[in-house]
Amino acid sequence: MELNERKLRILQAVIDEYMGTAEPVGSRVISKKNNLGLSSATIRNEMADLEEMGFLIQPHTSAGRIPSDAAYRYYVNSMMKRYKIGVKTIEQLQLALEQKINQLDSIIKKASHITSALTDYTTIITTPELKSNSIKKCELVSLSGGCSLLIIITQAGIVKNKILTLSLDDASAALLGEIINKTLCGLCTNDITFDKIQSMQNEISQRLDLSPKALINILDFIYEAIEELDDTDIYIENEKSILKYNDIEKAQKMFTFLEDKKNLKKLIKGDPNSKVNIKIGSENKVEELKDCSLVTVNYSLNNKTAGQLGVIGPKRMNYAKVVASLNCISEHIDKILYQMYIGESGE
Amino acid sequence: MELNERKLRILQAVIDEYMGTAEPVGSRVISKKNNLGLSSATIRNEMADLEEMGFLIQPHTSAGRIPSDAAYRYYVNSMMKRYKIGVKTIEQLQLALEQKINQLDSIIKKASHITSALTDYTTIITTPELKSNSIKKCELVSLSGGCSLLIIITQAGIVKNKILTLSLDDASAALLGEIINKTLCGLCTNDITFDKIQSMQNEISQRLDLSPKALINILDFIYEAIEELDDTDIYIENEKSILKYNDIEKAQKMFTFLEDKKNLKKLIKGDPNSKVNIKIGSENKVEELKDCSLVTVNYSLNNKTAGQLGVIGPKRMNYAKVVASLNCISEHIDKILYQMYIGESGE
DNA sequence: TGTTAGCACTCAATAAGTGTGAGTGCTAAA
DNA sequence: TTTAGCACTCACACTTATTGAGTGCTAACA
Repeated sequence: MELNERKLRILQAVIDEYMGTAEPVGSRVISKKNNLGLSSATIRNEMADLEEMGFLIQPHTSAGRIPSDAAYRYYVNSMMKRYKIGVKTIEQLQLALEQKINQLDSIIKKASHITSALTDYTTIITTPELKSNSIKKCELVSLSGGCSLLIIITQAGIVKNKILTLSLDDASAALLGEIINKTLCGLCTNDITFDKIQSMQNEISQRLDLSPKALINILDFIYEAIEELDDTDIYIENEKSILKYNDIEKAQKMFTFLEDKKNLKKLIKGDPNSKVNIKIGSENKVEELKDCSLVTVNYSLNNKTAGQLGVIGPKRMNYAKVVASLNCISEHIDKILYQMYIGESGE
Repeated sequence: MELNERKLRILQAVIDEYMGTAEPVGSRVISKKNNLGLSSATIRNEMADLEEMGFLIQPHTSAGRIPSDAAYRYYVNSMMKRYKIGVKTIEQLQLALEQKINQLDSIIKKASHITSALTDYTTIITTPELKSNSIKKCELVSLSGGCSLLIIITQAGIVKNKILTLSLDDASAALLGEIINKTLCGLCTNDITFDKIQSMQNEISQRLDLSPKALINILDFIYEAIEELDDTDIYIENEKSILKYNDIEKAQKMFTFLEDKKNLKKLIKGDPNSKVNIKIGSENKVEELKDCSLVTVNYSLNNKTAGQLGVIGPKRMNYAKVVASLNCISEHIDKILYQMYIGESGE
């Protein structure tokens, strides 16, 4: 059987109605609200067909029908109209994002906040995975309490600081810092191998009086810090919106699910080749998301995927609006990241 | 009427039972479970008295009774027995906390995590308010994209980095950094007035070619950074536990309430003179907490209150256990903070 | 005089029965 | 092909017992 024009319009009407009301939709409502010029009986026949084809589901005999996962998929693929975000909204979010233009995690948090405000669904965002953080400066400072502080600054202004339990006087700390800086400054994090770190060994042992064990510790520590520099964070906002479309038990399971950040990071990474990824209901392999939809976008730096921004909501969410919002915000992130990392080189 | 020995034991029994079951407690249960050697009728009489005295509440005529806020208050003040935390648990948390001994916010997050695991209630914790952060080093680094990065390091290893939208070449950045460092190094944050910052003005304008406006901006910016160094953060963990003792609507209100971090910071600051603070039900002035209890402890550095750790749970929570857990964890925090900030000066 | 067995009473919670109405599928006529 | 009409279904809301945990009161008892 074919999805002819009429069936399509009816399917569209059912989806629209269900998105608004979250109640099963009957043939009478479709016949009245949409001037298709058809009686409820005709629509009833068509809806029976649509059910047979797997696009509609009847919760029970005397109820209306709700869209199936397949219907949403069809809708998203072929029927969805472009949603236009209001000029005012765009201006507002532009303003909000550009206020904090210089602090990476502030931008990411802000972006998440805006997304959650715009969609009113749970928002997930990762900090960018910058595989090539260029190191601007390294420094070692001696602290009270027998500790030293290693600071690594990247070209783009990301600061990694990590405390080493090693007692050094100010002079030794400065000296060691100088050696580290000399060795690593200007390099990209993904070019720094452990061999590179180890190449400092000789110079350090010549110029500083350290036990072999302490030396190894220091080298390991530096390597760790460099690796951690590439770590991404993940932020979740507006978890409470889950309560709007789930009962307590399901909500609890969702909350528990959202605690596993590692898993979430994996999950939110959709297909890196398509900007937007939509997973509807059982398309999510994870049990906890079986009756949710996950919409994510990749934001990028220099045309390479850098991180993800996404939204978890009910299957009956307004996909058009969510996709438009995510696109809009990710584009802004792209712009800001470009400014931060590539800079206005032209000027 | 007096709260004689027998009434006391009955009240205790009701509270105990209710803490376990969360169901109104009847006279029969008390008479059977606790071998007071009294019939249910006698207990009934006593319970009627206790209700009259305001310690028990009857939800409806044919129901058992539940403890009132006053009962919990009486219990907490006079009846609560010391809860002993298992040696194993203590060992475990000691281990967990000391793993991350050197990164301030890691410790605070870890402490929050442990508290939530131990009590299974929503945990709130603030980072310490260190009114006297001694500045170890200041630095200014030029970045790509027309920005500069100000880094301030304290004696204890707290790093504050803040990006300034001012384009400087490496040399100027280093020079400006040097001036800032010379002026502020060794000072305590609360000794730094704006006058102090302004005292750099002359030297900066002499040695660097900056517009007057840019100069003012820089000074403001530095002052801001210093002020922010004293800012405290607040972390919330295990919000989902709210769903265990609240219906969806109340839970939603609670979630919204917990979003206002500023308000929360104020709220969690109990009496600084007593280590533990317990607010039961309507003792909380805030509407949203009217049927919760908030238990907080002050943790301290050098015998001065530095921050708070607290738990929000149902009024029927196990106060003894919560207080013991909070005490235990805060003592560990105290120890670690001491090591970090005062150091093993004796050695 | 305090304690307790006994009994009538209360009332939330549960179960069982009963409409109601929104919705259906099918049929037959337009 | 469409649609009016009709019998049918079934969740939901409503009403009406039924149950049982708990009470307060009274009178008898130690």
